[in-house]
Amino acid sequence: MQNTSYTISELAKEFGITTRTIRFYEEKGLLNPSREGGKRIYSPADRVRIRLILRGKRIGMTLRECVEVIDMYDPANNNAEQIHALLARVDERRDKLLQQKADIDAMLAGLEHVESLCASALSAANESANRKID
Amino acid sequence: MQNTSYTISELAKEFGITTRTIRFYEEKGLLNPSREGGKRIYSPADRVRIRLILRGKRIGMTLRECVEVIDMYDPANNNAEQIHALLARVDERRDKLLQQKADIDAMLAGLEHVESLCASALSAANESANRKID
DNA sequence: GTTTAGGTTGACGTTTACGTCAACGTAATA
DNA sequence: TATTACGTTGACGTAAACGTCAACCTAAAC
Repeated sequence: MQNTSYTISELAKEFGITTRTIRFYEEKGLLNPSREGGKRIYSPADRVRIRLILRGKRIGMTLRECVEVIDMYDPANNNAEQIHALLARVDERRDKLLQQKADIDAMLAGLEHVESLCASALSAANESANRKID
Repeated sequence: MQNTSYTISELAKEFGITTRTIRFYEEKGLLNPSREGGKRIYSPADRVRIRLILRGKRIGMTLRECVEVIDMYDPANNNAEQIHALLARVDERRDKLLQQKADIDAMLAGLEHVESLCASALSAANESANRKID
């Protein structure tokens, strides 16, 4: 059983964010660290939550959406009705993620195209330079 | 040669955004429609730009980043130095896009996991219900 | 003992991406 | 001709996600 814990500045440094940001996430209810005296003590679970938050943010999710997704992972769902509601939200989120993947692929294809244009432009310039040298 | 043009409200309706948003994009230099009297007239090229902007936004890009990417598509680059600079930006952007794809895949895997948990929970509930019926 | 390195809570400022009026012009339509 | 639909330019408001002080506490090191 791991009993590691982290200070706020340790996590800030690890994830490349500020302590203000971490406290802000707590204000918004995304984190709920324990206290030792006045100071916040972060558990490995808190650390995972931060990792999930940052992952969500990288793909453009709002903090509210991040909580929504993170909350899906928690098994706080009892009856069948709630589970079906959860499954519906899972489906919605998957649709959005698949749309995003399609957008990314389209953009990657665009970049490929730009690269090939650049390559032609450069080789043309080289040939021209070579003719000057010859 | 297509000579289609669009009014601001046509495009707004087509893309599900407001005219205010389109005008805002112009303010920020993302669009530059021609005018007919006082009124804005949008070309097919403008329409494509809007499509690209919205694609960028869906994957969390800022408007500034959207312009940056859209500008890559324009062949306004002359000398080899500029082309190399462009290629460097292309590489940067691709790295970000690949990171985002990885994030999305990780999140999709998480959703799969949630779904399987839900499935087990539901089948367990069904068995329990069946026992009551039997 | 006091300086230093970390932590705390406000409170206000800032950027982005628009929303929401207001006040006005114009063109077609009843 | 008056209304309706659509367009225009400000100007101000707003939500999200922090940044940036200030003023304070506290434990360890010099």
